[in-house]
Amino acid sequence: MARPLNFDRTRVLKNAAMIFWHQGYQKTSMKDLESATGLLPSSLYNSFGNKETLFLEILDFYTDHILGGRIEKYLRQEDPLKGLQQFFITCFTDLPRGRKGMACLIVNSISEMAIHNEAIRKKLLRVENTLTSNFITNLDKAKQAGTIAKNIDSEIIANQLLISLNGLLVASKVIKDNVKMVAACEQSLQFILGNRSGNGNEH
Amino acid sequence: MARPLNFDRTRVLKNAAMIFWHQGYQKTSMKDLESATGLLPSSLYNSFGNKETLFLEILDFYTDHILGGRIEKYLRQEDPLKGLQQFFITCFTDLPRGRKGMACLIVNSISEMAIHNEAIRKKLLRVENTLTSNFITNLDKAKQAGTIAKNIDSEIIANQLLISLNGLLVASKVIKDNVKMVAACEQSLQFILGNRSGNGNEH
DNA sequence: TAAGTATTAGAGTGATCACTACAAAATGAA
DNA sequence: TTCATTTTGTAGTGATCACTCTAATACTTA
Repeated sequence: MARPLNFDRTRVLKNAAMIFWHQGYQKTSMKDLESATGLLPSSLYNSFGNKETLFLEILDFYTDHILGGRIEKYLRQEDPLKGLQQFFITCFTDLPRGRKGMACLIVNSISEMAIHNEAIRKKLLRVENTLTSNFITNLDKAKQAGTIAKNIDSEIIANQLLISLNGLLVASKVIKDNVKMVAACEQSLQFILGNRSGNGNEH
Repeated sequence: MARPLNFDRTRVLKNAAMIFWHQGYQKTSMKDLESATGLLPSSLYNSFGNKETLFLEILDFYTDHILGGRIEKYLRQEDPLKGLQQFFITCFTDLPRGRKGMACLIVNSISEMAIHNEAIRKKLLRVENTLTSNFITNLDKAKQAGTIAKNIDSEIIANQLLISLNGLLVASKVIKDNVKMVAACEQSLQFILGNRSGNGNEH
């Protein structure tokens, strides 16, 4: 064929994702992305189109690898309620390089971009719905395990979990204190799940 | 003295606030603000300093007049629980010019600016704390009126109300449907307040 | 009316924006 | 080795960015 690419596409997406995650779409310049990825402009445009298509690809990358990885690691473990708790808490404690206040690329991008770009809005809506589905799965598992009351409406509780998680992620940007955010997480989870458990199990 | 200003400062702040509210800080150019306010650059800079100081003043204006007005109008009415419900719902139905997905300038600005500008972060944190205080006041009033159980912890409920409101405002940017958002509001309020009321009053 | 003062008008500042043109370089296939 | 194909390196595009300079203008006070 011809000359092959001189870089690892996944590593470039990961590095670029961190910049968009930290700075947002508008504040991030192509120069910032060149520095973060080590690519020259010609390579960036040749391989990723333009700033918008690069961002769209990064949203997919973040969804599949970073968020998806956390869903696998924390949400889908043996104890479904413990999984929910760990998923929530690690949103604030597992930030890259220990940076506080970066919250979540999905929530950040909803806030900044959803009303200005329909393709981005639809993509982000799908991610939020996927997250709700995962919460429902965990709640139903907890019902079967008997760690949560069987008569609760999983969909309603899952909705409240997602809304609260989004709200907590917003709050983390003004609070910027991991200890306080973990406590806020635990208070929300206790409020939503705690007093509805089937065996009085309080975490 | 000397030549007086040729414009109404409040009207300029209001018009500029709408632009920042709709577009965010980074996406808004000084040209956008000139068009929206009808002022020339020299007047804008002479009266408001620069883009950042104008934005800081607009955050105060929004807090005092727009958000503050809604607190007075909806939150501080006879029935404190009805006030909470109306305050929540009108966040999505009372948007200027019927635009959907604009959410709230405070939440938008937290998401975009809090980790990049410490003065903005502190200002926004204060606004959020003020809102929580107002929620606590309403909950305590509801206790006295007997419309909510006296043994609840007003601070915890108020925290959950604020977190959920922030989360709902984020959600409104991908959902962009007033009917769905009002239903989501009612579900959250029912979840947080409904089954803790003292007389079984369901709204 | 004249002096003093602040605002407004309009053109223009260098810097940065996303993006591109084009040739050199690097590869696989023939 | 040659050819065909693609990426990379470099310089640079016009547009827009936040912001400013200066003179003309409009007002108050004396």
